Amino acid sequence: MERPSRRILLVDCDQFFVQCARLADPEGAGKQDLLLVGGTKEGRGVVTSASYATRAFGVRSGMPTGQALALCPQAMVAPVPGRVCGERSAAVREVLKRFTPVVEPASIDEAYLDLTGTERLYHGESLADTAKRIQADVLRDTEIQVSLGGGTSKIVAKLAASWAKPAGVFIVEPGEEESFMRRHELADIPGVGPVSAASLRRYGLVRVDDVLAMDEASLKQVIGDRHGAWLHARARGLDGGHVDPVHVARSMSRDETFSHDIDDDSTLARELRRLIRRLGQSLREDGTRARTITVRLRDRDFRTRQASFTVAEPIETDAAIYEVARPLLLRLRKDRPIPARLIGVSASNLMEKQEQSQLGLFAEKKLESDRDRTISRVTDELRDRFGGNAIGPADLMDRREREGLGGWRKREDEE
DNA sequence: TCTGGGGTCCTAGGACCC
DNA sequence: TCTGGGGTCCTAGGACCC
Repeated sequence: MERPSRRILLVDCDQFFVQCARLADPEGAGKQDLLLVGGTKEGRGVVTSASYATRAFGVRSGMPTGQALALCPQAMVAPVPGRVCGERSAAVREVLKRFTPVVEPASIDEAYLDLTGTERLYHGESLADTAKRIQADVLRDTEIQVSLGGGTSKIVAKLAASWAKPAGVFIVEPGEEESFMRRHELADIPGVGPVSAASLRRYGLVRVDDVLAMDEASLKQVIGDRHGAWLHARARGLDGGHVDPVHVARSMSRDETFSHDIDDDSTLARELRRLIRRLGQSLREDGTRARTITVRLRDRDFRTRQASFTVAEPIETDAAIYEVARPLLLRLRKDRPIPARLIGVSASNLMEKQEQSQLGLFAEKKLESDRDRTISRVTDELRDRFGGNAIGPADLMDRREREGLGGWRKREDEE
C-alpha cells in the first residue's frame, strides 16, 4: 500500500535582518532602499543581510562590509537588531503553529511545517492555497514578509522556497520532484558546499542531471558508498528527514572578533571571562549543564585552533567553566603565541538537570557545589534587574579563592 | 576588500576495555 | 610473549548552513 505523499512547507523570511532593521528604526533604516545589515564601516564585520536593492550592485550576505560599500557606496549600514530579530522570529513561529503543531524552526528566519494529514481539516484546500493563507496571516500579524516553498520532502520544499522569493509561493506537485530537481546544479543542493562542489566537478558532475544519469552503484564507486547514497537520493528530491518540532540543543557558544588583534595573555583572559559570563547565563536560562568546554582562538593569519576538556560532572557556573577554560587558553597560547583576532568558548555534551544525578558520584574533585549554583542564579537575577555589569565574575571567583576551591589564580596576570 | 556569530554533523586517531 | 577485533569515549579539525 502506498503512503500518501507528505505535504511539507518551508517558510523563509525574505531578507529577514533587513526587514527587522527597518522595523527597529522606521525613520532611518526604514526609509532606505539601499541597506546593509551587519558590520560597520571601520570594523571587521561582514554583511549579515543585504536589501534586494543592494544585491543589484553585486552585494551578497557574508561579504565583508567594506567590500559591499565599495560596490554600493550609497548604502546605509545598520547594526543587527538582535532583540527585534528574536521577537519577530518568535512571533512568526506563533502564527505558523496556528496551522499545524508540527513546526520545526530551522534557523532564526526559517521553519519547516508538515501539513500531512490536514487535508480534511482544510477541506481539501491545495497546498498552494494554504501557503498563501499562511503568508497573509504572517504579514498581517507580524509585519514580516515571507516566501514559501512546498513539496513532498524537506529538500524539495527548501529549494522551492528559493524559486518563490521574494514574497511568493512555489509548490512542487507530487511526482514532479525529479523534473524540478533537474533545474538545479549540484551546488544548489543543501549540504553541497564549495568544497564538495569542486570535488564533484573533477568527476564531471556539475548539474543534478549528471547524477541522475548514473545508477547508484556507479555513483558509489566514484565518490564512495556514503556520499554516493546520499547524493543519489538528494538528486531525486529525497531525504530521510522528518519535520521534528522538538529541538534539543547540542552545544552553545559565544565568541567575539576583536576590533584589533590581541597578543596580551591577561587581556585575552579577561575577554574569555566576559564570554563565559554570557555563555554561563545562557546555559542556566536554558536549564542545561555542560560536560565539555572548548576554547577557540583565531590567529591573526585566520588559522583557527581549539582545545577542549571534558569533566565528569556537568557544570553551569561561570567560575567552574572558567576553571576548565583557563588552562585550555594557556595551552593554545603556548602552542602558538601570535596575536589573536577572535576568542570563543563553547559548551557541549549538554545535559538537562534531571539527567545528571548519577554522574557526579565518583568525581574526584567538585568543580561547583549546589551553593555555587544558587549564588550564580541569584547573580543572574541581579544582572537582569540592574544591568549587565551589576556584579562581575570576580565576586564569585574571589570567594572561591578565599575558600581554597581554586588554584588557578595564583599567577598575577589578570586585570 | 580581508574574512561575523551562532549552530549542526562528520571524520579520524588514540586511549581504554573486553 | 605476541596478537586479534570490536565498542566507546575523547579530542581536533573541517565542511556546511543561515
